Amino acid sequence: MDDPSAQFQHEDLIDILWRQDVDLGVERDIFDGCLRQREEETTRARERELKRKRELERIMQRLQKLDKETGEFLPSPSSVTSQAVPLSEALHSTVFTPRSPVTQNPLLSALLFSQKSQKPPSQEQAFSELLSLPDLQYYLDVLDSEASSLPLEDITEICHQNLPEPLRENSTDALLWDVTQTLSDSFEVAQTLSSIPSDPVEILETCIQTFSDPGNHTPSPSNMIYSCSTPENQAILPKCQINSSDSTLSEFCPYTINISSLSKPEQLNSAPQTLSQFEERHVRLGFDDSASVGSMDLETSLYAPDTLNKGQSDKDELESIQSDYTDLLPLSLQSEAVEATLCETITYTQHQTQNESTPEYSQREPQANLSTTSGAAGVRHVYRDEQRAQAMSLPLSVHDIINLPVEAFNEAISSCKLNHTQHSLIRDIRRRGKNKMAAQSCRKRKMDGLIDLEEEIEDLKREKEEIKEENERNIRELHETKVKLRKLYNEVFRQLRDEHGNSYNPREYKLQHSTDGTVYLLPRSTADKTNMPTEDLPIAVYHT
DNA sequence: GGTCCCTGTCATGCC
DNA sequence: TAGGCATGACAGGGA
Repeated sequence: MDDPSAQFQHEDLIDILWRQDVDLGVERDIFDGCLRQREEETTRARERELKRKRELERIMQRLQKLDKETGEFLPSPSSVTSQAVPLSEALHSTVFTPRSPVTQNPLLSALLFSQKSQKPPSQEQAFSELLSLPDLQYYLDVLDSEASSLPLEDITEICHQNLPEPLRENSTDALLWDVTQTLSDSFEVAQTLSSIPSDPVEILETCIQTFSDPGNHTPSPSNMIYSCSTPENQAILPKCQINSSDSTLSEFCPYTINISSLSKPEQLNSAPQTLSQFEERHVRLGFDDSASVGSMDLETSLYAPDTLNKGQSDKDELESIQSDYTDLLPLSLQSEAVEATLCETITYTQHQTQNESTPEYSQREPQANLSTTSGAAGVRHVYRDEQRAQAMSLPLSVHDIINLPVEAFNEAISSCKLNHTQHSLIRDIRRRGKNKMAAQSCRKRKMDGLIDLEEEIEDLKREKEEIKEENERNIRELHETKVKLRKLYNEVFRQLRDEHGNSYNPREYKLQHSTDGTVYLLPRSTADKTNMPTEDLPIAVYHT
């Protein structure tokens, strides 16, 4: 590190890692804030560690079991089992308990328990996947067991500080942080809502201020969702509007809130009633029906039952594709993949205008399935590779994968431990990207060559026309010259006289000039025989 | 439904 | 030898 170049490389690596986080949608200030907050919570957690150690050990035994052969943390049987449980059962078994803070929180309850028909299917499926994560299972367990007797800060702290180190230190903590903050924000919203007056407009404004406070850098449920989307996906935020009679509210609130669901604030304070009534009057945050029911790409489809129901074969293929990727990932990467998928589920629905055929996504049959389309489809292709990169948690953006120099690229991928699938994918993306650019330049050269050949053909045609015109002009000039010569010949012959003053007969004599300009009068018979003037025959009659 | 055009991808050879 | 480039061929999708 004393070497300046080494320090520079170290900083470069840090920047590369930052760019990776930015690619995953995590802003630097948020990340720094998370780190600071985690450090503070770590300090506080150590103070309480002895107090809670016994209870947490019990929870940890429920959650994780260390595989002594591989060194990996494996989900507990209960967690594994819960992954296969349907959404309703999973919710009831993990969250939906009488004293659960989730059910005691009307807004969170509405988010998690609204009816299928009133919630975007992809959203529900995404929550199903999210809730089935071991990390979240653990969190919900903690909530279930402790939240009723502990303040919110302690709940968050427990979830952050008492997870196993590999999970906490891994990239999984980004997801855990999201989930924790999501639930924490829901508590805060619930606390806010519990104290609001009966005026529905004030209720709505309170919600808006809670969720859209620009000065609040703490990730909220919605802004955490959008923060992990790409910048271009964040551009869709303004499209989300409030389903309210007051359309002006949509100008400053990016979240979709059905104001009718807030028409009776007392419902928010009575959990049993609130749950059922929120099922009828759904509260939706960050989702737009029109977008949600629109077409979806692969990851979107993975969490959209209506899409999956199109055909069992499609569903099976999607599941197999998903397992192809995620099954090969470590737990943390799986969590990130699901996180990225969840974000894309939410954001990409607005980006897609067509229901992309999912078989294209298969990598098992690249020749048949990796083909893409023209025009906007080219953009979709890049977008699909971006999806792949995000789904596989690749450390580089597609642009960097394709355009980085070989040394930088190799250094980047070697600095990050990639599994075989990730390595193959990143190589494929780079190869395809390079070849795509090569094909584009090749076709451009070919087109340029054709254009050059066409221009050359036109030039040759023009040159041919010019030569043809010149030839015709020369022929005309030659003819005119011959006419003039004939006239001159006749004129000269007419003026010639012999020694007796008689004119020469043109049938017996003719004029012939030599190269030196001398003109000879020759008898036709002699001139025809010799074709050359001689000293005897010629009669010099005229000098030019 | 056939055809043309565009584009991505693969295979192959060359550097 | 690996990687990139160039290019023909093929296939899919849109017009």
